[in-house]
Amino acid sequence: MGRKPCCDKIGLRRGPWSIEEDHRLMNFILKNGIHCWRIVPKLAGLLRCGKSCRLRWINYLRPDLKRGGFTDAEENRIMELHYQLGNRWSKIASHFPGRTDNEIKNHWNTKIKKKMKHLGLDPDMHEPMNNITNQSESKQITKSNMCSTIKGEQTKDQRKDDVIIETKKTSIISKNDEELLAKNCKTLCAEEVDIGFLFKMQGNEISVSSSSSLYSNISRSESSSYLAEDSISLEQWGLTDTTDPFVPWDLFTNLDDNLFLL
DNA sequence: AAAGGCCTCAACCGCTGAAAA
DNA sequence: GTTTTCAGCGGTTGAGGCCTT
Repeated sequence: MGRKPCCDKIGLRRGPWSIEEDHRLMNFILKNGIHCWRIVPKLAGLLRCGKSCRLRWINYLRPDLKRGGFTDAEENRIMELHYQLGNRWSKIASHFPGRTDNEIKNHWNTKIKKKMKHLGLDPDMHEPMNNITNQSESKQITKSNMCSTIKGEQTKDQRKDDVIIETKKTSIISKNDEELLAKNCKTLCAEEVDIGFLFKMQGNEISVSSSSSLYSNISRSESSSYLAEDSISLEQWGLTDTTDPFVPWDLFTNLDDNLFLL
């Protein structure tokens, strides 16, 4: 009854992948495509479980992976999508061709979250943290600082500086006035594009889609999985404008081909 | 130059819904 | 309808590199 077990973990390798393992997996998928991850490691001659192979392919070996840091536009888009979708990293990643959910999740946890916290915003709720007013005695946010920070233009001095939240209506957020802070945030967002998604909008001053036009050039194919019928060719594995594999492919071609025979 | 702390990110873990038997 | 296994997802970990003192 039921299916056969994926793999027994006894005798399987764990930890970082070697170049040889990468090449074995690549060779196999390029030749055969992916039909069932369970049998991939066996047929490819790998001492890994199918799950591990899948992860390695998706997060590292896929030919269309876009390497390198995130652009400001990408960061803004991530924040916008996180506001809309929450921690649904795969859904968010589906809006970024060549980016993986793992990559976006890591970037969120290591960079964007900190940025937002520094600005006194709750990264989970996308709204000012409750205790921001307590911090406001020593930390105040200027509108210009806030926007430039979101866009990654923050200077070292700015990070150290006290900040002032300044709006049309009030020059400084008063202590214990969270309602005013929230209101000011809305106004601020309406004036400064791209960060509207940072805050939960209860009114209709600004819609989340207001900043979407910035990213209209970002398109995406429907499926992020790669099957044999996806027409992967060896040419796709070469370096292109958008592909910058971490491991130079020369490294593979210089190795003894016999090593990788299936 | 060395030590300790911090940061990044690849990889693993555990859960869930879907599908096979 | 039930059981079992799968692929996929999000959370977490830890090795290694970087930075600061």
